[in-house]
Amino acid sequence: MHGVQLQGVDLNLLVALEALLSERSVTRAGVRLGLTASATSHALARLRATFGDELLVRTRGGMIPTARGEQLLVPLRAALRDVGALLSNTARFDPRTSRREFVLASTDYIEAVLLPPLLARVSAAAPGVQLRVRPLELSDVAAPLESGAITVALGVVFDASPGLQQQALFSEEMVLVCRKGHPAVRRTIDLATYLRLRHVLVSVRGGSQSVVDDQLAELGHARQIALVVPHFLAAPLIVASSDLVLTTPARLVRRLGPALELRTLAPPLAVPGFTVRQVWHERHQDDPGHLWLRQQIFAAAKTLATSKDPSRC
DNA sequence: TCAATACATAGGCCGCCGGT
DNA sequence: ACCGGCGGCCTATGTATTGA
Repeated sequence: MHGVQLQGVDLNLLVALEALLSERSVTRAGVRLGLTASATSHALARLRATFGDELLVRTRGGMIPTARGEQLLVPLRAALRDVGALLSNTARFDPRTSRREFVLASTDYIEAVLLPPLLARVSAAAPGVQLRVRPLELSDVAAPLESGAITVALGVVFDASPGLQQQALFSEEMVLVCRKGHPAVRRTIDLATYLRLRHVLVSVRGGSQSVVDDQLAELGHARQIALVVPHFLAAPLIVASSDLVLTTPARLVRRLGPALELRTLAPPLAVPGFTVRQVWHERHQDDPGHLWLRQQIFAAAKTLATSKDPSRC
């Protein structure tokens, strides 16, 4: 805020100014405001003091705005419309005309799976709306969600934080992939073979353990991890051109498998699946725009859940 | 005729002050 | 230290009047 302190200024004066500039008459502006001409004139006097400008001058043809007054009218109306929307908390969100930007935080796996159906829905219903995806910083997702820097976070595990709301979107299973023609892999794979192979591990947080390794440890086994990468999408590319294998979300493989000449198999151990959730801050629970976006995300995820085509190689 | 001004009134805010 | 009443001050709005 520059120059003017808002405290000490009666913002209702701006309503009077809008009426005065529109009506170009103190009397008619007063009628419109529900005030007497006198009160309106006093209001005009206060406005003149505030703006340091006559705003309206008396001529033979009636009251006409000064250049300053003329120039104030458009931004003034915009400001009053905004304040009105602010107060009427029915501040509507109209997808057809909105040019709003929404920020999602997610992993590249979720981008690859969820963005295609989400973008299709959003583009159709809200052509002016822009989506922006940022990397999911799991360490601190609550603060940007609260501030609005991130509209919605998409992910699997979130640390409990007061004020955060979440909703399950879709479940995912893990599959094993290797390149077609891999010398050690046939149609199915047993645990012994699995343990002999060298693995790619995708670790968003940078650790070197996954649920697969936990599971193996319980059975008294360990696998050899040859490569740890932080992105889901790079891993299948690497697997396609090496003898490394990868245990990864099934939907990702379904999207990339055909193009990459990958073979998909069931893992030889019970690898638990996971559920992708959307998380938001309760502060934005009733924001019509946020609400609309969350509905779009939920609906887009629904289209994933129903397309459960069998994954073959 | 209509805006501007002078004066009057009402009501809110706030600090002072006395009582507990 | 806290509470409540009182009065001064300020602002908004009104009526009456002036004056272009």
